[in-house]
Amino acid sequence: MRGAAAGRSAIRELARRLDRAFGPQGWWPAKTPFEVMVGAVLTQNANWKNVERAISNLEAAGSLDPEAILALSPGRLARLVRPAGYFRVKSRRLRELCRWLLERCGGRLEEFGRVPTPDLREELLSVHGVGPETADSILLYALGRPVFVVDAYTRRVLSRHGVARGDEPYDEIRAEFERALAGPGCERRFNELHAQLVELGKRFCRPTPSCRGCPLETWRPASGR
DNA sequence: GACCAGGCACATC
DNA sequence: GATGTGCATGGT
Repeated sequence: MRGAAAGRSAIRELARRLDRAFGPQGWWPAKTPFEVMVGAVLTQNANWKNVERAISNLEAAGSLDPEAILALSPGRLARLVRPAGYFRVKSRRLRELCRWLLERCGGRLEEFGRVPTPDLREELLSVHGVGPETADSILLYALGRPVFVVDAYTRRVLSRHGVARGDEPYDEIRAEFERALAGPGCERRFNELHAQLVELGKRFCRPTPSCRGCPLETWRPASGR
């Protein structure tokens, strides 16, 4: 990151502008916290539309809970999640996550209530197939913990607007956002800002940029020096 | 037909 | 610690 104080004030300004431009996004689109967890695995490097198809398949099969997923044969589970891509890998990751959930809390997420967020994060990261972004999506969107989710869009936006290089370590970027937006009810801000960054990324801040009409079209945060 | 999408694990240097 | 590669579908 660039100068820390300048970085944090740039992040706050970014949040203000995106909130003004896009408003509340209503993430995560799921009926239950467990469905959020499933979506977090299935969306790894995948288009969300394809993830929705896979989740619909699971729902239609009556398999949108941990026991039911583990009761499916590996081949059957792989066929159900096929539209989300990497289906062999992802079906295995889903099973790992379900196995952990059942062992850890019998599938009752409320039992995580007392576990400190950093400890829960470490536990999630120890599950095969759960990396930083998946763990943080689960913590924020399924469990309501104050954790900022860094994704490829976040890095691209930071890089395009000179807030950071964009290739900094995951936890460095996450910590900077969390410090910038810390405070009571900050999980709400983390939730909206991440969703708004994705919206910005999909519509404007694409690999080949289409900046016409972008709410950040002329935004160049001050260097702070 | 190439490129892209709400990553992660693993091998190698 | 950095960099490269396999994993795979469906939309643009």
